[in-house]
Amino acid sequence: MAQRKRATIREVAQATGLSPAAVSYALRGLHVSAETVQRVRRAAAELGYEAHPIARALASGRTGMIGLLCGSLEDLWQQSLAVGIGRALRDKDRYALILDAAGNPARERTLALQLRDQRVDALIVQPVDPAALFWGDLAEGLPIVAIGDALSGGRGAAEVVFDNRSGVTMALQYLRDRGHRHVAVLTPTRSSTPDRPADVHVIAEGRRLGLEIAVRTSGQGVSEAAQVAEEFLAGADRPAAVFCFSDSIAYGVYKAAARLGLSIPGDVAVMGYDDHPMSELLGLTTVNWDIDGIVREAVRLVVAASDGTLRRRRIVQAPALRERRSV
Amino acid sequence: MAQRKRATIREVAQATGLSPAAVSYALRGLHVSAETVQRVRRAAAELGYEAHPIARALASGRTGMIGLLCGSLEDLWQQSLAVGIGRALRDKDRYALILDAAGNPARERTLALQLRDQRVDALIVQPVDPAALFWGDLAEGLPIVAIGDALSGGRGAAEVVFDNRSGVTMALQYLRDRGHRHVAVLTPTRSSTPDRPADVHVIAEGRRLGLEIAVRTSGQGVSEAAQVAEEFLAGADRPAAVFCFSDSIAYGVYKAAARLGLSIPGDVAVMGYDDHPMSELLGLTTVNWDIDGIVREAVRLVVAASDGTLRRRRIVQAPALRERRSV
DNA sequence: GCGATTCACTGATCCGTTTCAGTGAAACGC
DNA sequence: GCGTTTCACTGAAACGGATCAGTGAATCGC
Repeated sequence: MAQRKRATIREVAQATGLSPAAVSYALRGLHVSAETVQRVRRAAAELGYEAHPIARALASGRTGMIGLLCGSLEDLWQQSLAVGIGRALRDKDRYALILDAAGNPARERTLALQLRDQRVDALIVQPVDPAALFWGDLAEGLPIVAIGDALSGGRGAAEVVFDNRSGVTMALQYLRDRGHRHVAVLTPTRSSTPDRPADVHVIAEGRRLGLEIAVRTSGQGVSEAAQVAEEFLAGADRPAAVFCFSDSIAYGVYKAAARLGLSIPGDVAVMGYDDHPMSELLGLTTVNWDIDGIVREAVRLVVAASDGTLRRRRIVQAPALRERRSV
Repeated sequence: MAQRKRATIREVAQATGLSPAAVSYALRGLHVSAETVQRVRRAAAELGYEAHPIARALASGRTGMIGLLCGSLEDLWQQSLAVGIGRALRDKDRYALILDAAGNPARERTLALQLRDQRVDALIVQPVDPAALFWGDLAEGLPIVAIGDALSGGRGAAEVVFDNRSGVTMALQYLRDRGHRHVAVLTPTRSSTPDRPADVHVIAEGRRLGLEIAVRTSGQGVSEAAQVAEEFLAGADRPAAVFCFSDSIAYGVYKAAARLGLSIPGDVAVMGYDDHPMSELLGLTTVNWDIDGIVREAVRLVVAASDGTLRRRRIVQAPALRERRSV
């Protein structure tokens, strides 16, 4: 049944005595009389005709696919985000082509280019390296919606940006209020130099608040973070608090603490960032981003962008502190 | 740059003085001399030529896309599985088109058919309803790899099945050994009647072991499970143990227990199923499936199947009990 | 040294749509 | 009543490759 040759538009044309062009128009309700539309619809249904997406894509230049390039799917919160976006896109009759940059800027670049070559109608990206130069060129020919950070040279991109400034300030302020002065920051940044705006801001903000900040790095996954955390938590200069730049990283710190027999927040306070569903269960105090809102806005923007009905647009997401038991 | 018109095969042909056909062959290393291959490669590189995937797909009938139809991406373990498969497929130069049946058999059917219509080269499915009749028809024309349960009428499908019989027995036996006789089973099954083989087996196995079994249902997500669990955990006939058919469901039970002030395993023992990364952290005793092995086998099978080089094949995955602190 | 094979490559056709430039007829304006 | 629009539809040309049936030359066997 599946392989039995499918009907083509020509057969429908033949059955209705119309030209293929007329059928094509009728099926999309263009330029034709209501009566013809009916006739074509009926014939199509009878023949079990279904437009061939590939042929349609070749002729029209539109595939109905939206590329979703995730920063790192090691990160559980980003997994949730991807799932949400995939579902929302399907509800809008688009397919999401989900790819994982795995925290690697070079891979991000490669995949972004491949996605373009695959002729996706538009791209949603949660950039690993928002400052990379190729974004500008890419955005020239492909509608892009950035999530999290704005893209450099983003004159072509719409954005759902997180107000990380507020998020970071909120978290650090909270730690300070609870009496923690000596705090380690665990970020998923690649290099050990604080090159991302967020990192720079963490340090500046920490200084403003009179905090003693040490920035550490790890991968985006739970176990990588656990390894890094175990190292510096075992040291003599154990920080009073660890501010993790994602909940996944915080889970890694929990793991490390468990292995070292450290209690949270007794021996060390932990602050997360994202608010993954599991964090409530673990009692992780964290900075919440409205994931449903992000999904909704990103999908709305990308659909509009792929339809060409979008003025460049920036949506800002505000954070909220979820006070639980880890600080 | 991105939108600048791309070179076509005909331009490469012109540049090399060959026919388009020869270029097409050369690019794939077919029927041509090594010297010509070099010449074509060079010219292609110079012109920035890159084969148009859509055109290629239309002409060849192959898209390079593998459909991945997940049972429910509410389930965190299935999220991990999907991420793993997506990554492994990309490494093999295939794109994964990931869709979520959301535990809904009707949706599963619809999406499976849509995936076929999208002309994916093959399908990986973790079936919600493995007994559904349409699988047989679908498999007729589309290579399918089933994960978890075998598909009905699966003469066309390869399978990576879980030995749930052993998994369930292992779990129940362990509960029994720990002295729990009165156990509730929380499954993500739709109907409240035990219609899935696994459920039937749970009951049979429970009886054999002298266990008192009550099967309950919930969705596949953490919060749905939490709601159901809170209900029956608050009742007078609170079971001694809850056996959850996925770790996500178990997380829901943790949540419910927390809300009710019940301690685990003091007031109620919890047994999971899957072994999601977070379970180690939570100390959830659970049944482990080798996720990397499953990914590897499924991808191997589906790639072979889409290349047409596969005899029907069944791989069986064996479970392992992870003893932690929840029972 | 001659027929049979193999090899490298060509021309044409096909895949199944969309879309552009018409075309004839009816409706319209005045 | 005549020129102009509008309408419903047609024919043919894309879209950009893959593939099939050759074709001419070189190679082979003996």
